[in-house]
Amino acid sequence: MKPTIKDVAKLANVSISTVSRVMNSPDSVVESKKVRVLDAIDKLKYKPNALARGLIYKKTNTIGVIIPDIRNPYYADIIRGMEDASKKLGYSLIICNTDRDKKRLFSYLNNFYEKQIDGILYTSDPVFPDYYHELQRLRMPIVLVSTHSMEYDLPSVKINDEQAAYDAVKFLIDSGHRKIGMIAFELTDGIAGWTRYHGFVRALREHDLEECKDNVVFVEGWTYETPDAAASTLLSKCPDLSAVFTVSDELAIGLLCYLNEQGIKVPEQISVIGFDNIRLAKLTVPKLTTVAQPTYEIGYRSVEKLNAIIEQQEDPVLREYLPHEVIERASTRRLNR
Amino acid sequence: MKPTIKDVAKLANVSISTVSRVMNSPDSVVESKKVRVLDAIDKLKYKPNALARGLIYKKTNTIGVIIPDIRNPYYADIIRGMEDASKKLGYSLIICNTDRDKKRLFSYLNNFYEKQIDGILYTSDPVFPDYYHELQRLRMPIVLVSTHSMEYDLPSVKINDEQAAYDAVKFLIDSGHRKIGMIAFELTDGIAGWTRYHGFVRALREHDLEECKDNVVFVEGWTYETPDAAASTLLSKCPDLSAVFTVSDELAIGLLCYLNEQGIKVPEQISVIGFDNIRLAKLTVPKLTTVAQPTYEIGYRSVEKLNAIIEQQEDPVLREYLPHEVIERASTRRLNR
DNA sequence: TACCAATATGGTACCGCTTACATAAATCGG
DNA sequence: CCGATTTATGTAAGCGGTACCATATTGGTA
Repeated sequence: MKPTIKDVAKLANVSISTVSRVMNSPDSVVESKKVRVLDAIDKLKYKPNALARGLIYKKTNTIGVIIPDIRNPYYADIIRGMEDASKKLGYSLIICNTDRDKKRLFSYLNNFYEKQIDGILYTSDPVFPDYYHELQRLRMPIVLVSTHSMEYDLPSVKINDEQAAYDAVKFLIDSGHRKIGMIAFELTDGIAGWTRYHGFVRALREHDLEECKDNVVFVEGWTYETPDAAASTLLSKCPDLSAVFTVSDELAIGLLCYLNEQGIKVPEQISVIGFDNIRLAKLTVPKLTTVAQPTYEIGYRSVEKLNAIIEQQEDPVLREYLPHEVIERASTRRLNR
Repeated sequence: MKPTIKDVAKLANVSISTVSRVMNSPDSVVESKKVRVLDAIDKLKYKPNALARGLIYKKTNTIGVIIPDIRNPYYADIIRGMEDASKKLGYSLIICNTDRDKKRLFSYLNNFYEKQIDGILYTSDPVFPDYYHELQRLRMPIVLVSTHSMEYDLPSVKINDEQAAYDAVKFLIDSGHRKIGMIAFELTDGIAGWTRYHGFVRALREHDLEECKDNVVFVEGWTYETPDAAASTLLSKCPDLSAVFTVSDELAIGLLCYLNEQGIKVPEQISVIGFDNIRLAKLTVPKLTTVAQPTYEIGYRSVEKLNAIIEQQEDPVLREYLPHEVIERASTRRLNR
């Protein structure tokens, strides 16, 4: 049986409140007793029971993280950032993978509530009305990570997806490309779908390339198993593309794979730019040009933000946007000069 | 404030014990009251406090997971397997990333202890003596995942790494390769280093190819940033290799990248076989031949095993080995016939 | 209708800890 | 050296539940 505060008190021959004081306000207990208590704690290897403490303080120092698909390497650095910030602020993370299944999500939220978690980090997915109402019902502090909500006043941290997509496409245009295609997420995806497509179109329009705006194939959700299919559809629809903007690195890698099988050279015949800058992007053949999200920072910042809310420090900015960056590698070619 | 059992009791006009009974042994309470209680629960959206329950039951239905490097895609499916099994058995997972830092590890173990976690899943890393003693001290059920210990009697689930490496190399040999190299983890890594190198050597010896056994470059830990360096060292040391066995898919992808830069064709000039079968292995250029670990099953099984230990169901097999499989894709060539 | 067994319900101690309150010990000036 | 004030320690209530035990209620039988 694990030693309790009683065992320590008995061994040190003091009352349990004295033991408690030694741990929480050591200055208020006289030196001689403090030593005895500390000795006993050490001898018994006593550690306070976080359940009992949590019951009193109404704080568990635990944060629940909702992730739609943990297999997506995009989350790796987000989680690391969250981890590091949590460690700094004294939280642990409960990470839950929903597979984008509403039942699973709700069951996890329920579990969070019962476990008296201090706050929720909700990543990537849009906040649908029923999700929102459930969240409201639970009244738990929440921060949206790599997603946000325009309908509801929920705090969030992410990049500016529209601008990032714009910058990616503008990079291609500035490199001299005029026949540009896109592999996009469905428009119903308000976070990474509609916004990135919108950025694509805006860049085209501003450079009088509006005829390209239908060179798009939409993939459903984050379907991963068939990126070749998307690539093949796009290429047969628009055979004369000189560059493709792909809305995730994983899709870009699928495209690279498909082009290679078709004997189409990258970047000589077609340039490819991805999105996310996952760890493997620098090891593809050829190395992938992409727009980098500050994933680690997004994770880190989201925990800080959640903490501020938990501690009731009024946070000035509701929706935060972190800077992105185009990383040029070898999968894109500059046609001019 | 969250509603408590008292609020429910008051609203339903019964005692708290009756409410408790409705939740735990509903048959023992008369229909009319049960309905009233259920109504009150519903009206107040009451959910029992898991902290209070945990205090009594001495069970939190929470499992702590220790992962050395969450960025490694190898863990993605392990975690999914763990998740699914946890869901089935009613646990939640607290996932912690140690970055292979002893201080972090110990701090997490400590946190697990305080949070009264039911058991630990310890992945990948060897169990050093001081780790073992710490684990002993904490007396928490533990299962080693993708690692095991010959010194200590700790339950584990993993593949047979020696045999898997043997099979990978034998696959190359059976394909007609005679000049085989290896990119290995250091021998001090008793799990994925020494064993896989041993499997490599055994395959060579059994096929009279012992002269190849020095065609090896060892990479330190899971260093990821410089797989090109390892590739370059190996190739300059042994320029006439026809096949390379690489001890992880990420290293294989790095090798692919390096060979491409050098203008060396895969698999025409050099065949490459990886290890792990991560999700991206089927999207490399060319698609990667590799030995597949049943990662999802390893994760799933490890939770089942841990649960058996927690529930004191004596588990017959201490060290479990799950089957692996060579997956032939396009990065290897058959020289014979 | 009275009596007893079976069943339903309420009261309460307790899980491990914190904290307000009461009490005992220590400190101090006059 | 004593009474007042400060400081240290113990006692007990309570956080939100469960479970044991003791009543209260019910129902069947004589």
